[in-house]
Amino acid sequence: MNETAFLDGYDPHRYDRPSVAVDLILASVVNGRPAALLLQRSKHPCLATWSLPGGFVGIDESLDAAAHRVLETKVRMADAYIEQLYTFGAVDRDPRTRVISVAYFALLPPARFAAALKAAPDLTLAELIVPWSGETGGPVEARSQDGDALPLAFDHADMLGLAMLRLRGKLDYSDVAFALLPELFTLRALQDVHETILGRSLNKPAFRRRMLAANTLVATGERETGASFRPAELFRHHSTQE
Amino acid sequence: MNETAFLDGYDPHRYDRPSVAVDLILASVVNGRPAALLLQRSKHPCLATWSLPGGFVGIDESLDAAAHRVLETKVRMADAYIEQLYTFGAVDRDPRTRVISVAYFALLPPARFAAALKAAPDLTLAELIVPWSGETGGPVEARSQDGDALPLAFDHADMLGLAMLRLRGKLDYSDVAFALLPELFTLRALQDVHETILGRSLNKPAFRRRMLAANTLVATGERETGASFRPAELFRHHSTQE
DNA sequence: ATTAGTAATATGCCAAAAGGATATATGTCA
DNA sequence: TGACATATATCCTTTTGGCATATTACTAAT
Repeated sequence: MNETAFLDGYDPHRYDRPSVAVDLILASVVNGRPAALLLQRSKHPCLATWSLPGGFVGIDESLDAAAHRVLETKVRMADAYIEQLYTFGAVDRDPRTRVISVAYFALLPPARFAAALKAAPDLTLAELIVPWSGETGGPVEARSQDGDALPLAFDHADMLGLAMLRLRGKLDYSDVAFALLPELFTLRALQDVHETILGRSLNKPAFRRRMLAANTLVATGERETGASFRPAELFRHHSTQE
Repeated sequence: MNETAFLDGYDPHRYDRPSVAVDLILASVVNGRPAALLLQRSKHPCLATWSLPGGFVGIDESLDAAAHRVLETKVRMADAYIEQLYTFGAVDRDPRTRVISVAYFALLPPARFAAALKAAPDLTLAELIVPWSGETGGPVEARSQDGDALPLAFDHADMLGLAMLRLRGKLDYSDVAFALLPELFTLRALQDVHETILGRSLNKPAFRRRMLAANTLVATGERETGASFRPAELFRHHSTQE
């Protein structure tokens, strides 16, 4: 029996199959820093480290459906901008058993982020420290609001790092920035989101021009309130789906 | 028992687990058209339709390793530029049983493409027809060299379409174009690859300027042979990994 | 040999886009 | 009413890309 015949006759049911899970990167921009929601593990392995909310994929459940189920049950959130990121399949990424994990990321405006923290009290708000610049990529570090390091479980530092890299790459040709903002926002807030994701500051007039030229912002005529100086105009986003 | 406790107590071994496979998109540019290598299925389901080379992921094998194994055993090729594309997990994508497939794509220069066709005679060269423009995305169609339609198995038309979309997106900030060219190539050949992937023609002087300005091409001083007119200079690519 | 033909290569010009500095406008608050 | 802070507008410079055209280098035929 040659190799081809062997592979053609391969019956997956006769062999062990890996478990398949989804992990959710719940990302936002809080106080001018990238942030994510984490859970502290209460069991071995990686006891007491922080991990992404996740769950196993049911046999009659699509990957996307599994990601949405985790969003609903573990984060108690109806829906969000959600997108598949990458599939992590190293043999030893989970010391217990073979688990292949499909990472998804969801982008949330700060208000929904805060609501999730209230609805699911076991969630922790983590600031993400991105120790690389540009399109280098690599793992990121997580810190609590108090500045304490939050060690990450499994390969979740890589997952978060890849999510940050993907966000950077998609920033200027997709709607990801708007998914991180409330319905109404100022141009300054939009620029803050861009600067946070890119990890560098941007020229203000050039940024304004670029955004307004894209024809995806609609001015509301309303202005922000509570500012102790000239309030900025509030804009709304509409995707130009032609 | 509440939902959280249920999920925490979830033991994947007590439940059916999906099979996990990898499928390989072997892409190249042949005669100014995007092309891929396909296998005609000899069994149900999707009997006699064309499919991507693939295989199941072993329990002690990483996803990347499985992709390379398929490349070696089914395409008889030692190595290539290979990259994970996307994971397809619709419940009914395979009518037999639940199979989650991680799609990879490999980029090959035409010469290695031809060598693969010789080494693995069950492979078929298919031209890809991309029926959408820009970054729209969607499935693509496959045709034989004679122009006959090659119906694609499972969701492989979507996989190929996503690969084409990914190639378009990565074209101007990565080395994908060079992975589709031989060691030595002319600027015209490089431009042809770009035009094929983008599906539109490009301005020649502007393209030259852009490529030479990127500082990733090294002129060899040698010239192409066999042309019945002024032969173009041959270049080599070196990635600027700083 | 000479010349036509073809495509590579080089150059110059123009318009559009982007960066950056500065000026002006408009709100809050003392 | 005026100081102040930030939004918004304008100007200028640099860069980038499209496009046209000229020049070069090779083949092939007369």
